[in-house]
Amino acid sequence: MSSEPAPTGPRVCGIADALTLVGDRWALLALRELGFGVGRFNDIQVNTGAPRASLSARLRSLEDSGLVERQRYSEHPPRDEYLLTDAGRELMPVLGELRAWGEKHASGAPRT
Amino acid sequence: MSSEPAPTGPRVCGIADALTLVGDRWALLALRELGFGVGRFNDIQVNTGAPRASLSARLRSLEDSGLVERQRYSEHPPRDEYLLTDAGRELMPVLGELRAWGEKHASGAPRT
DNA sequence: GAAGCAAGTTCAGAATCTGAACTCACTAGC
DNA sequence: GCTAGTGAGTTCAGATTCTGAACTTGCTTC
Repeated sequence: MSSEPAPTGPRVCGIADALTLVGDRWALLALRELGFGVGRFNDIQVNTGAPRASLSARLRSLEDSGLVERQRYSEHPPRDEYLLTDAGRELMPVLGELRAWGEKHASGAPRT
Repeated sequence: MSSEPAPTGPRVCGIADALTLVGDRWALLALRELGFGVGRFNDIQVNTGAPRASLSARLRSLEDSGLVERQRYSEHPPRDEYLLTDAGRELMPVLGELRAWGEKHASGAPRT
């Protein structure tokens, strides 16, 4: 340990960057739904259990980060749905592993 | 979707369970440090940048969840360090993928 | 024109997080 | 013995963030 360059602040690596974008329960659950092909706000909201305001904010920041994009599926009552971008889709394997881990080690965890 | 049993509440799967245990920036960054072999409180605190109180609470809940265990490394000034359990170690591949994803898609993300 | 639906937004109160300072148990130096 | 220093936390007040409930907008159906 004595040969290391003595970091002056928190060490920052890909994990910290990733968490800045998606290190949030509602963000990850929303991405899960999008991965399932569920793209409409109300469906995501019901399936995840996220409060509407939190979900709205989360989706917006995912959109800003380029993980999600909004696509209009109805012109007349102006309705958008959300889709994964490539970057978002590439997160799916991570979610897959997280789910496998959760099913093995965290199933039945006390919930909120 | 019409043949499914119409869930009455939020759909809960391994991901939600996993997030209940580790869906938190400081928890995951602490686990990263433990994976690196850094087990002492102050080192984890400096490397992650987590506030001491948050880190303390996070480590405690990781211990409660069985992902981390505390081991005494000095009797006299009573000092503990933290180690990953098997369940915690099995999360490392997920963190590895998350890091790869973060380096590819989130590096340079606006921080704090 | 009254009612309903989807997708949000607003708001006030509740819950959580944060930094700074303090405690505790010792070891080292004078 | 007394003072300073280290590691591992804890405490606390203030700032930030989250939450649920209600409201809004644009349009369709009865």
